[in-house]
Amino acid sequence: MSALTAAAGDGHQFSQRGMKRKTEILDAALRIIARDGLSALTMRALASEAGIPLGATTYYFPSKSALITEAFELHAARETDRVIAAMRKLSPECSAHQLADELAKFLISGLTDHRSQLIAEYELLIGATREPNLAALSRTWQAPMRQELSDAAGRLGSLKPVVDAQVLLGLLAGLEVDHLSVEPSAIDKAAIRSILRRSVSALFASS
Amino acid sequence: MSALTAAAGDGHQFSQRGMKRKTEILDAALRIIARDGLSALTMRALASEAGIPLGATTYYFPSKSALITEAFELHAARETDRVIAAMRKLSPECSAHQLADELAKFLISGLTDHRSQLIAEYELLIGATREPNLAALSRTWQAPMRQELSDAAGRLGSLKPVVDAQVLLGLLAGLEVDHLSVEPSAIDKAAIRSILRRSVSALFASS
DNA sequence: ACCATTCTTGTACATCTGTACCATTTCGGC
DNA sequence: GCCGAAATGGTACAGATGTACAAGAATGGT
Repeated sequence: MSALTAAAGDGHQFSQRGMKRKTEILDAALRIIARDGLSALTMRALASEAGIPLGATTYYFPSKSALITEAFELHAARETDRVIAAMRKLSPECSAHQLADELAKFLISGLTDHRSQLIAEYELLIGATREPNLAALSRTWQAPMRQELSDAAGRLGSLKPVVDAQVLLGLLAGLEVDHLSVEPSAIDKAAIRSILRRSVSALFASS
Repeated sequence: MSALTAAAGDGHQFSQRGMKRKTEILDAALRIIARDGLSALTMRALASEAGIPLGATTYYFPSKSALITEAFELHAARETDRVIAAMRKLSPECSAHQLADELAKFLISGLTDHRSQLIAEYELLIGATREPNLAALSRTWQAPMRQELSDAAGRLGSLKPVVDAQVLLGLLAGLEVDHLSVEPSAIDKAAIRSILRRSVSALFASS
């Protein structure tokens, strides 16, 4: 047992090697979720994907619920980095028009190139609705992006950068959701660009 | 068999009484989904909720997949009516400010009073991502609302009513999604109103 | 070399799930 | 009242799933 090492008291303590293996398993889990959906993530499918016996999964994760939580945490951390990097790239000094097009590019890229991953994210978000520990995580999910967008809005001369960032983030999420069930080839990219340009210019023209 | 009655050829043909029973079962299914989520919808839970034996479920629905599809169709039809009614109510002659507040009211109502139902809708939407027959349905889901919003925007003097309606619908969906994992009591209603007012006024001021 | 700890692996179990099957009952037109 | 069709109810089954468990192998510090 070796007391008072893990606060949550929910399992073993792993050494370097163990942690590496654990991360490999989490990667395999994320791969399955991204490829075939959350419902395809069974312990056996996970063991097969990770190339380990079934027993190993129960050694590293006390329950499937814990596995999903940890996988979500890992994914959230990575995704946050990706998003921030994307926002930073366009930040320096761009026009409202450029901002709109960059947002459109980011959105379209997600809808086409990372489609199944995007779907999986929303699957997890919905799942978070019924698991409190996930809910807390998903609530802080967009905070960094919100900050970055708010900064960008401020540089563009927005008088209400925080609200404008919320508007744009909300709009992005909504457009994503609206296009989730549209096959990639049928996505009207011009319409998306048009919508974002219209929104961005409307917001920043009225400040 | 009695040929050429059902085009899809996927089951029996039901008479009035049968159709009524079928609808009752579908209602029970929707109740389960709304209360405990899509994953809680098992044939046994359905039979129990509807107060029928297990065998009856397989008599009325050739497969669980068909059940979900029909349940989704039923829900979509009802929801469309509800949405249109809500939009019509505010339509006659209202200011941009009023439109924004009505949209906020609609949104907040969904997030608080019909929360689990809203979550279930997004669960089905995600599910539709991986079932083609559902995808087609969910694609036409918002068409009526889009039309209503577009009309309202036109009356308000928008020069691009179609695009503006898309923007507002996208924003609504995004705000919904962003708040799915927020417990109802923690929802910042003032912020939502503020965001919608800002968006509506920005859109219609720049036309 | 020894040993406690960490890790691995195979198997077993109780439960749940979708669906098939079939005998029985009820219904609606004649 | 009669009969074919519609509807009902109970049960069985094959497969999948999360988890428990125990015996063995590897590891690293002393």
